[in-house]
Amino acid sequence: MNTPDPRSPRRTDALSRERIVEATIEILDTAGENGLTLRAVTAHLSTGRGAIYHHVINKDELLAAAAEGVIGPVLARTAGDTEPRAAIRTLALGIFDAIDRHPWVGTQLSREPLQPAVRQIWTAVGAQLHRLGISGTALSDAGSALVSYVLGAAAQYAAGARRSPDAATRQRYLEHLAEQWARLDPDPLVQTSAAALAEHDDREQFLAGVDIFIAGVTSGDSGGD
Amino acid sequence: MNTPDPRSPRRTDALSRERIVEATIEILDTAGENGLTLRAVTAHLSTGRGAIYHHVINKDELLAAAAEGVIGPVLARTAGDTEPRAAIRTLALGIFDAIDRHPWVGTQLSREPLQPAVRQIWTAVGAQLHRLGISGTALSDAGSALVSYVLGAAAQYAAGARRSPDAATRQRYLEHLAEQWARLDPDPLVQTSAAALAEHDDREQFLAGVDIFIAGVTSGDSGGD
DNA sequence: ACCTGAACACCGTTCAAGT
DNA sequence: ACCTGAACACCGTTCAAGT
Repeated sequence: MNTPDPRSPRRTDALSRERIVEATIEILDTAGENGLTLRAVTAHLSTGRGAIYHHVINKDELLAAAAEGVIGPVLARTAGDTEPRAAIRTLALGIFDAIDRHPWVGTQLSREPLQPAVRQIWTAVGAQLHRLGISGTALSDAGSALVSYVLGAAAQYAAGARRSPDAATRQRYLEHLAEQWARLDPDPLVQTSAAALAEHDDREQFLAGVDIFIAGVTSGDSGGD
Repeated sequence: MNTPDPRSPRRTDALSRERIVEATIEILDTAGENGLTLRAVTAHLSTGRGAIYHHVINKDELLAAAAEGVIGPVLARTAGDTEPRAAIRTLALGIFDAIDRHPWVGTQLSREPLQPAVRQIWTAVGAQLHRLGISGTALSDAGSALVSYVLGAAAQYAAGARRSPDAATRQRYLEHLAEQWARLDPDPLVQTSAAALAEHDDREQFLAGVDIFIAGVTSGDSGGD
């Protein structure tokens, strides 16, 4: 849209990788992962079934491109922050919120660690950790841990929300878990902990995890040579 | 096998939920997630296609039961440890190794947070954190963070290993990532960090992440009242 | 070059019919 | 009660034929 292109695209109407990815995101958002079929995509674009194979290798690439379409803008938006710790929080919350709005992104990111979107997250996290003064093995360890946590947690929260849209089954699950904890120990503190479990807010709990991480990374060298 | 059962199973030959789950695990291990079809399961058991629907609701329940069949014994084996920190490490490594041997378990656990296997992990982790003297909101925050990290990381390592069985594409990915990092900053320390990334051992890096977590949980109260 | 849509080789799940 | 296997309603992907 900004630079002139040698292959001037005459028809705004024509099929393109970009339009296909757009349609894919729309379908995933409205119909969910199970609703994404190539038939749905081609119907949405009112074209033939085989048409998209001229622009995309297969369904897997389509999913990876859709995830990149969601995550890319989030990373770009949070890039200009100031203090490293705050930047990491902003970054993590940005990804969390994006996955919360597009639950399928969570599944996709943790299933394919080699896809472009995950590499972008790695790069962004690595940059902030470096600004915290971490380097060498400690940097790759901390980066790996943080990326794993962010993707794993966000995917699970999103899956949990997706699976039990009524808060009822979710509540039942947490209560069952609390019961099992309470049974492990007569200590009244355990009862309190179990109760806390059932009353938490996902987003706050996610951020608390990020803070545990930052504390662990900052508090003394973790033994690296 | 140990206690007499009211419903005495005369025929060892007969179909049962247990035998179906066994066959499912075997197929997942040898043919992968994509290789698990109900046709493969029924062929393996030399029975009709509809037979398993008398013992299991659908394919999703089959996958959850298979995951529980792998994770359950791991948790039972590591239950009797002594020092809480060591117990958490043993627990985490046990899950990591199990997912490394059965990559499909990683995908399954992070996709379905409400399944029995995940609840068992939660319970085990919660017990050890409690023994560390953590309670209340701090316990549910720390538990959530640790479970998310363990499942997310293990799933991603397993997916990475599954996707690039030849170390070549994996190496290429890490080198690309290292390049991007190196470009972010002229600092020679960044170069070292990038190099460290390409030479790591998955299992060691995973354990380093667990240690970061334990450090973050232990170092001062994370602000919880 | 790009698109069409019928055809292919599969799926998970159901259900009348058997034992 | 449990099992069978044909049938149903889908899939992703391919490919000759069109423009």
